[in-house]
Amino acid sequence: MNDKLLILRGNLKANLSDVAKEAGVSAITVSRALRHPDKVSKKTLDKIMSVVDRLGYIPDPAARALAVGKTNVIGVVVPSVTNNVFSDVMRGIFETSEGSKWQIQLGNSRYSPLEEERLVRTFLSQKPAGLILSGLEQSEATSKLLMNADCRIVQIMECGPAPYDMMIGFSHIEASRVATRHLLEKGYKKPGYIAARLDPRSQRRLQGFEEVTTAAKLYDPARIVTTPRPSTVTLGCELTADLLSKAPDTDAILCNNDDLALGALFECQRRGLNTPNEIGICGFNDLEMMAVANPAISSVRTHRLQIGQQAMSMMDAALAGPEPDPSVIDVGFEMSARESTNRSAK
Amino acid sequence: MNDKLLILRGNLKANLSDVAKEAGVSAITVSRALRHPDKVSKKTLDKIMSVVDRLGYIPDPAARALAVGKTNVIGVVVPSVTNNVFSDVMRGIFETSEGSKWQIQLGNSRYSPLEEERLVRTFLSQKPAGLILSGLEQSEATSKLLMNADCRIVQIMECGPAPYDMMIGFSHIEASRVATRHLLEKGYKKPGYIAARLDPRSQRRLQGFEEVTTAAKLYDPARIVTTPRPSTVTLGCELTADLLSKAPDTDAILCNNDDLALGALFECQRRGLNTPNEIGICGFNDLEMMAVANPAISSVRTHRLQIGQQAMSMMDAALAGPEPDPSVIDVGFEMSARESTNRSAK
DNA sequence: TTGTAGGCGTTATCAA
DNA sequence: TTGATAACGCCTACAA
Repeated sequence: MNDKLLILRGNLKANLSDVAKEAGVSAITVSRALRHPDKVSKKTLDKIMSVVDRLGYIPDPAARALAVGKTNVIGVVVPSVTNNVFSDVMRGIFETSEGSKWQIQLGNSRYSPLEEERLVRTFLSQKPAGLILSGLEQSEATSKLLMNADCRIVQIMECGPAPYDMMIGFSHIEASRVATRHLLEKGYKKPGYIAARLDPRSQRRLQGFEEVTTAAKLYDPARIVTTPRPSTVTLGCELTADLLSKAPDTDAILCNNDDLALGALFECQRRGLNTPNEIGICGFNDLEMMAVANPAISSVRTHRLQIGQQAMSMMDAALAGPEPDPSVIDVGFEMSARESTNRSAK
Repeated sequence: MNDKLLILRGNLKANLSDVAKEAGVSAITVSRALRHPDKVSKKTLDKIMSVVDRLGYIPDPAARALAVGKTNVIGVVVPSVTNNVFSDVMRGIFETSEGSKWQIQLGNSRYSPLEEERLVRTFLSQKPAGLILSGLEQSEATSKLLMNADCRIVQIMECGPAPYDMMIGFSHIEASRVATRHLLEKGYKKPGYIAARLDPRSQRRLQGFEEVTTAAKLYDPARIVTTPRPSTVTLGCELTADLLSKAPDTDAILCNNDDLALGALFECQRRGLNTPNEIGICGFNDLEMMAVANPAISSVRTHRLQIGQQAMSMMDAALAGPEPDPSVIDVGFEMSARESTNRSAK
């Protein structure tokens, strides 16, 4: 077994003491050379580095984790990997983590609080450096886990009270209030609402719509159509069809997201309803395609990429110190008013 | 330090020997009880389980990894986390892995072979149980790593010769041949092609188009517009505009993917060009929205979800034994012919 | 069916 | 600046 060094190239991987032996130093010195190069004399450092290189030594993360009681893993739990909203957030996270020492591990809770709990439990067992999760509300068990968790936490997508640790997002209810007011300002008198898969954030958006229409005395429950099914463009068509059959005089549709909005537009076109004059359409999130549809579709622009990027930056700062200064960030949103709600004067 | 058990609830986490002491057995027995319950007497098993439960014991994956030299991690490298194609594949992988012992770890190579190499290296250092990656070609260094890798490998998205291990996908060149022939059969004489971000699979699709048009003596390089930029609906509009300015008599557009196809449709509509009569449009992948556009857009249906699901099933089978039987699977594709290429007789 | 001994590769601590 | 020693928590091999 002592001919290990001879066989190294090919099969066995070198470990710390292999490197140490070859370099004529002790294992711990190699360890230091790798982690704190400044605490090792230039000469031994050079020697060690050349051996590391020659043997192709790569540290074993499991051994390190065992010794330190911590990993470089940052666990990310998203409710969906297909939803455009989260893919943008994920992209921001991945982009920003690249080049850093952090290793992103992704979990898909599929909008299930129980699955989220399972994932958090699994992640925590790995002694992660941090955890990024979506939204304000978790199951009670998950909450308890998180409050006692020995790692940094960033909640994303929403802003609200009592963060576990850090937080970045925006107010969904406020965003939908603004969109609803936009419809009213444009002169629509009978606005409807369609929504799929009512997660907590969707529900708050619906609530914003209800508030504003109620205040304007334009609230009509017959013009609200929702379904637990996951959102698609096709579903946007169907929900629009439902809405128009229940309330044919609807003159505008606020859609819970852009897929639905595109579907709504297609469905209205098929029925020969002119958008924006006969029926206004507004989406949510402002995916890039909204701007190039015919007519261009109004939407509420949300800063998904930025949320991912900054969530990761905050995490990195929190872990590397100094503490990120605002530890709760509201990135806001903007109303992107376009043709689809730009009704001619009536 | 021996009052550990007293403090357990709250701060410290129990480890194997804590459980062992409490249960009045040895650590290894607890370990066995957890992994091979049938190799432990019913009585001790019960006792152990109740203690495990009471102390909230959770095994430390790092310690296990160190002892066994393997983890439950399955590394997945995708070229993009935002591209719809890969989100569907990822969804299939996550769905299928759920409930299994495998832990998915996702890496985003952003279509960069170098980044892919870095990711593979990192994954391998974690001694994963398996690796799932996209496509046939890797950098030479990556190839070497993979060939010597001590884990199972599934290549996804494409089918081709010389898999490292397992493989599931389809023939991109054949798929685009079929789509191109479809256009010709529908009577289009001046087909063009637009493509964004030419990864190897996109290139093979372009190649299929070139082959078939050349054979039909309808090949015209002026009608091929490509860009390295990432694909979006907006870009579909732009590329279409480019194509139509370079070759205004183009009567059909084969698009490298569905985003571009939707953009192409929007652009044509904006120019008052009738689809399918003045200009045919065909996409690739058949995202659900293709079927509900106006007109419905023809596309080539690819089985992305299935690829993800089966990739994971094969991996699971390979790891749990027995070996998955065909270890290379061609899931094929289907031409979804719709209105957008259904030209009236001319 | 259960237990003992030893090791996995790294790092913290303390000493030189 | 460097090193010896002892963990970290679990598992394999062998023994009882």
